[in-house]
Amino acid sequence: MKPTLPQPDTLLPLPPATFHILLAVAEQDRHGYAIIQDVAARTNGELKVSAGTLYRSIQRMLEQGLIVETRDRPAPDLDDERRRYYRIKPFGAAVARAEARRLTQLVRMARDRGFVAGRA
Amino acid sequence: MKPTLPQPDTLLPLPPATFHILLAVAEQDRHGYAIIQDVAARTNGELKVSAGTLYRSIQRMLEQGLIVETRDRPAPDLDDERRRYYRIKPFGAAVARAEARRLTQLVRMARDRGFVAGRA
DNA sequence: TGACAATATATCCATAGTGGCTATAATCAA
DNA sequence: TTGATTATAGCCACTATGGATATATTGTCA
Repeated sequence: MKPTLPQPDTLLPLPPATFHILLAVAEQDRHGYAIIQDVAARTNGELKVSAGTLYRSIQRMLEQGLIVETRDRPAPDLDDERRRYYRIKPFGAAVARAEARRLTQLVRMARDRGFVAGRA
Repeated sequence: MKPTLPQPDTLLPLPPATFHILLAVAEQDRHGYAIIQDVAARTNGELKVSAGTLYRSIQRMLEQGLIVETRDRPAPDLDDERRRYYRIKPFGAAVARAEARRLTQLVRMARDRGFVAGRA
């Protein structure tokens, strides 16, 4: 028997690193090191997820059922045996949607108080 | 000499409680207990800032120059001697704008990956 | 009046998430 | 073959947080 998945909301608010990892693997399967680089690139170098945080977060996310390690590998000439590739699971996507909703509401509150430049 | 204020960006990302406290005191001067209630009301009871977190956060925010304690009190018949009222400072507003910008970018990333319902 | 809930601030302890450092090892470029 | 980069992983210290506790005042209501 698979363990029953909890309601996505019970995991909120997500640790920031976890949300960024979900965004990274949502785009495509990625290995750990590539996730670090993706987050840094997406945030223009403002957020650098440290190796310690990354691998502990991945451990937790595997246990929570947000992601899985895949056996799919890129073509051998592009591969690196050391890598471990991760893929987002439907539950992980559901949790990401829930967190995105929470963040959207937060931005709305900030906008209501005049803290967001641009459209009202 | 007033201490030189740091660049708002160096305080990012803000601890979640700190951002919520800034939103609460941005609307109007508020005392600690009222801040707890405001956050709970705004989030429909989803986020309850604990007393421990609140008063420690306020201490830190005073030291960082984000807020000040005001001597302005409500009319005596509406007042309660025990209360300590806080007001957002211009620097606090600048930090709130910086954090709001960061959160907005985060929501945009989530939207790009299809995690946000509603407008594309 | 007396009892009890709600208000209000504050401190203490345990836990979770994080960064930075270190370890280990394979891969790649000079 | 030397050294930088890639890649995963564990360790230690720090910060933010929740929950419990302490203390005291204010409000309600029987």
